[in-house]
Amino acid sequence: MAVHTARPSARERLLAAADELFYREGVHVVGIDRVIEHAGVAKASLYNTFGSKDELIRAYLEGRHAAIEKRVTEGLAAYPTPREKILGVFDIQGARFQNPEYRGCPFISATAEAMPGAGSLAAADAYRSWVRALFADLARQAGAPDPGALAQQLQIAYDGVAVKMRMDGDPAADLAAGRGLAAMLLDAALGPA
Amino acid sequence: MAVHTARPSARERLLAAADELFYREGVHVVGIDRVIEHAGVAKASLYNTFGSKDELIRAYLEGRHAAIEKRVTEGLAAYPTPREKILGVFDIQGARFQNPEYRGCPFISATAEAMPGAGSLAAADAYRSWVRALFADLARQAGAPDPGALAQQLQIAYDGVAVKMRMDGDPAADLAAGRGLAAMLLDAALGPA
DNA sequence: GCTCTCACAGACAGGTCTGTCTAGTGTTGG
DNA sequence: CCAACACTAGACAGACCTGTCTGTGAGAGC
Repeated sequence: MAVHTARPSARERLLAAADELFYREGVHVVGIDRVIEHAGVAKASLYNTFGSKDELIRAYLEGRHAAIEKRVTEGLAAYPTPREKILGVFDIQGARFQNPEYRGCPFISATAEAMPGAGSLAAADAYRSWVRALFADLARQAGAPDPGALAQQLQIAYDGVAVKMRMDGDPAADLAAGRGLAAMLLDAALGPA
Repeated sequence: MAVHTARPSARERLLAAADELFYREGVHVVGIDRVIEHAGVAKASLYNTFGSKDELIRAYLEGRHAAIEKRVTEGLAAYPTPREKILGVFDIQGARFQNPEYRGCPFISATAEAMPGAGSLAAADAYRSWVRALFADLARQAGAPDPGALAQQLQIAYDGVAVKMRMDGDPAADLAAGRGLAAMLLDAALGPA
């Protein structure tokens, strides 16, 4: 590997540019030309590396998935019990609402107008399965009688608060509402804390 | 008014075509040419009537808003108490999940990649305010201590179930999960029924 | 030195997009 | 009969889209 001033590879710069532009403005609105210009990369490099815009979008979403999974997994280590970890997921994700760059869930936005077979749909499915499995696993550890059903409801709260935050944009109120919703679900499924 | 075979006006045919195509495939994906072809209308008629695609999108969403408001308002008459009316909103909207043409909330989809100032954003704001006011009004009638806060949480469940249904697509389970979530919120805010 | 790989720069093709404009048609009311 | 009106048909402009292609240059390994 290069020892001095290692300029990021074309692939890395493309992913960074795609992440920024696709998330801020949307995968349909942003064209290839803007991505390569922002990345300082030749068009041929994009097509050699990813093959198509659809694959670039998929890679962008997979990167988002990996970043969220890492942030949540590492953040949850600070919460002692399964029950607190579930609420912790809302806290960790809700902390992002304060960021004025927050634009809602990238998977919901990118797949809102996806055609059947689009790469964004596969990436979103994988992400949503991970969220559901995380909630179900924690619910099982917390002793929920039906961890799968509780996970479904937690995911509804998880999606709903992201949508509400994007469209209505009241960080403190939306985080509190989502967290409160999750707490009520836990009280109902597990008994009051 | 015409007595026989009154062919719908260009405006009506445009709105019908826009409603079908925009909802099924998305407002960004569907171009003007496809709308006018499907409506059997000249391009000039579209621009004389609506002025721009953005205004057509706004009119499409306003039509959706009016239809939902009518369906929900009329449907709620059958529910006796405010508490049952709140659950009724989920039942009435959830009934649409059975329809294989269901594609999620049109406002979430249309605004997912909207640029600031787009007509879709204004239409979505109006729609969301109506939903929130409806929930808040029913919550107040039901005796909730903080109707506004309860309405926010009900809206999170309302949005979340639409997203989950669009992306995961399990009509019976998603309706049950959303309705159960709303019922828990009511139990927590008002005491068990 | 020499080749091989990677990446840059940018022209180009072929298509689609929104929006404008001209010109013609049919109906209706006076 | 005729003028107003709403609509149709479609060419056109200008921009943008994705994806392909050619040619150039810089650095690494032999």
